[in-house]
Amino acid sequence: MTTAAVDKRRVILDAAVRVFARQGFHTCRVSDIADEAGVAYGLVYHYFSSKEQILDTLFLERWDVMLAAIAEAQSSSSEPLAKLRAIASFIVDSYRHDPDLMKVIIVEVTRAANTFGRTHMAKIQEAYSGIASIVADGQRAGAFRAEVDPRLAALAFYGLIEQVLTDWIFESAPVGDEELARAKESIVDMVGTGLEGRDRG
Amino acid sequence: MTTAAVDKRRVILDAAVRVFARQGFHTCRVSDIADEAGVAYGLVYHYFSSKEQILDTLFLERWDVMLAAIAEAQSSSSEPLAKLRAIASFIVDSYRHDPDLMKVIIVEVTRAANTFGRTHMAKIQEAYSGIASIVADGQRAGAFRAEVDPRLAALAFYGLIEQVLTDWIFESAPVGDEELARAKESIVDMVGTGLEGRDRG
Amino acid sequence: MTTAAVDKRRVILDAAVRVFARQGFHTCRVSDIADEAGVAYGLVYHYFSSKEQILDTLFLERWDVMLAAIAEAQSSSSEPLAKLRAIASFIVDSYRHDPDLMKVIIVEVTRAANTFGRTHMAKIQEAYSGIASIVADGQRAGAFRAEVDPRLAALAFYGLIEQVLTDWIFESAPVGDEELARAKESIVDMVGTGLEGRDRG
Amino acid sequence: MTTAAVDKRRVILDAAVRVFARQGFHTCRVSDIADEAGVAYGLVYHYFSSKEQILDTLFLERWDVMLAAIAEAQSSSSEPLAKLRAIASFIVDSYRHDPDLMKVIIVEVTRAANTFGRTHMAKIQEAYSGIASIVADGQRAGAFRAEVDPRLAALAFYGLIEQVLTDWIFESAPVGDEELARAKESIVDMVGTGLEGRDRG
DNA sequence: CATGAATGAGACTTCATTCAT
DNA sequence: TATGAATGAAGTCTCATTCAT
Repeated sequence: MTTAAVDKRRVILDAAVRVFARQGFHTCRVSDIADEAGVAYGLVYHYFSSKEQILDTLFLERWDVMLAAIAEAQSSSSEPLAKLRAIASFIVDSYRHDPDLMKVIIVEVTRAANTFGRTHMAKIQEAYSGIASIVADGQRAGAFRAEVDPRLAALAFYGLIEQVLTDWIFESAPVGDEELARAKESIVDMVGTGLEGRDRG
Repeated sequence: MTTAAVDKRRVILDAAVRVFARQGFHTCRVSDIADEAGVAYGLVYHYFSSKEQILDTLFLERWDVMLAAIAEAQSSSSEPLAKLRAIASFIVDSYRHDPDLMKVIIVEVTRAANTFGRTHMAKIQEAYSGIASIVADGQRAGAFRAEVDPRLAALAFYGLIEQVLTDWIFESAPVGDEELARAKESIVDMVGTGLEGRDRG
Repeated sequence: MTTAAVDKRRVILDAAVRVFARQGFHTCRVSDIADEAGVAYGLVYHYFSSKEQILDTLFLERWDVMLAAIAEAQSSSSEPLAKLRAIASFIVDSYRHDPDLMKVIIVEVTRAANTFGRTHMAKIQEAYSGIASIVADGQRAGAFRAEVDPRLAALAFYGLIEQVLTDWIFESAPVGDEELARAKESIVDMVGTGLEGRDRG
Repeated sequence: MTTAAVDKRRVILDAAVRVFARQGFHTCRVSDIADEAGVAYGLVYHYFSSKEQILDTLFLERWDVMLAAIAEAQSSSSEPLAKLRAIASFIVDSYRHDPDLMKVIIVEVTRAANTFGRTHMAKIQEAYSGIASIVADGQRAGAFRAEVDPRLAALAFYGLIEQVLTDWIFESAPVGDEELARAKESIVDMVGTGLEGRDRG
């Protein structure tokens, strides 16, 4: 039943990603999504209770994968910095795989703190907490400097990645795999070593 | 014209800050702003051509001060990291002085890259460029590691601050001056020294 | 065809009564009826051509029984007032037996003169005519005062009963059989004898 | 300000009466009202918060006059039956003066007990109570038989009038003043003396 | 018989903006 | 300057009904 030749629900979700990315959540109409999906207007409401719920679904689907990635990094036996590298890598790859979806999630949810960010605050904070845990573990293991507040570090790490992605989204994204690999490394390098790169004092 | 008799234009702008902060740009009505300002909503259109233009005005007023602060830091004779510290300090103080205004600028413009961010992209990029220049100067002076891309560093620096501010906006902001001073220092420390704080290899 | 295996058509009709009574005809959805009946809403259209036709069916089913009751009273050999008593008794018992159905018929058809009442006007008038005939017969037999217009008397009699039932429907209905018997008697007494209860002049 | 050449609010209310009477509340669209009033769509919402509120306003405006008429009858020094005659007269005259308005009030509010009647139940009950008081007073004064329940009598009286008006609304109303005067008298006669017109037993 | 996915017209309502006063 | 009545385009969402399976 849900495995029909075409899963219209999925078709609508995918269409919504494109429309949200192109026009923005507030600016697009539900009929734009229906048109993009090639279905009748009302079918959207057959599967979703509102335009908002479509965005919620999109976000949660992806964010849960993200939280899983963070959890996996956390529980791995890698070096602390390697754990962060794994997360950065996951996010960058997510962007690589579906730039529109990442754009929507960042622009319409994660950074739209007023509206949907408010709704999903808890979920978003979960990610920060996971990253902060990794930092704290690294500090206990002596790999990271103890004087940095783990939560601030988590915000720094995540904020940096999101800022870079936002930059790609609105300016121009790196195209090659090599370029992306370099970007990942730069991000981790910046977080790990900083601009000066040595202990002060 | 602009006598002490109260500048209604200003009254409307200030009211708009509170309303945008409270309800969000998309969710509020022009009449909400007029109500908050205590004027008839027709008057809003006497001073501004549209709801959007109010937000534009608010953003530009503040952003120009910000660009000036960056320019001043850039041209000062301080150490490179001190220049970044001055900028971080300015932004944090801006938040301290008018949290609502900063909330509006970040949530509705800077991070709403799709909508208004698009319009003001150039202005926003100016800030990144200014910061990147400071980084590049620092590298030339040997204060910063040469292998970091200045633009990435600028994104990292600005993204970090914005992420922290966003956190304050939606979670809980530090209240005391001392706490704020520590926050400034942590931000600069994170950017300057990173999590590991020593040259690799 | 109509075996003991449950007559779905009947199940749907009975469910419709409950739903119409609870939510009102205009406010309920066909799917509400289907849910209440425990069937898919497509099935409703297998048995009925429209939501409206369900109400029509419900009304006609009951109203024909009512017309039969009036006809029976009419052709009986009872005293004129006893004939009216028989009708009042029938209507009150109908309410007693299925308050929801009576509520639906009164609220959605009989008193909704604009919509369905329009459609069923002829059927409704038949009832008035039957009652009026009883009154006219009573006048000819000298049991009722000749100066009362039989049609007005019929409207009075039926209007009174419906008003009382409406009152029960929305305020509180009598619960005991004794109470109901008293109510029947009061109705007939009011119609028969009036408030003053003696010939004027 | 409210005494302008044309009070648009009034124009809309009057148009609504015609449209509700013609098409019914549920069946008409707000735009029908706007068209009938010759105003723009949105102006309706400038004065009223919803289609429902228009009907509420219409009802309350009229019903308050009705309650005042009942109160006046109640406090007058007339004979009990004359008090009822005054009320019947008022209602019939109301119909005479604005049949559309009476139609709307009866069909869409008073007899639509499910929907708006529910909202205005208290107001409607006030009328019944007023009438019941008159009956009770009449009983104390010895003018009315004591065995009739005043509330039942009130329902009978009001139900009868409404039934007659409903009949006029959907069949054909009496046209001449003389005819109307006779109708008033018949109503009062029916309630006062009943069909048999003498004490039983 | 039975299901529920699919359709799409159309309802209500909002609100930015204009403009006469 | 200042007001708020007036406009009307546009949007979201509902739901009766159809139809392929």
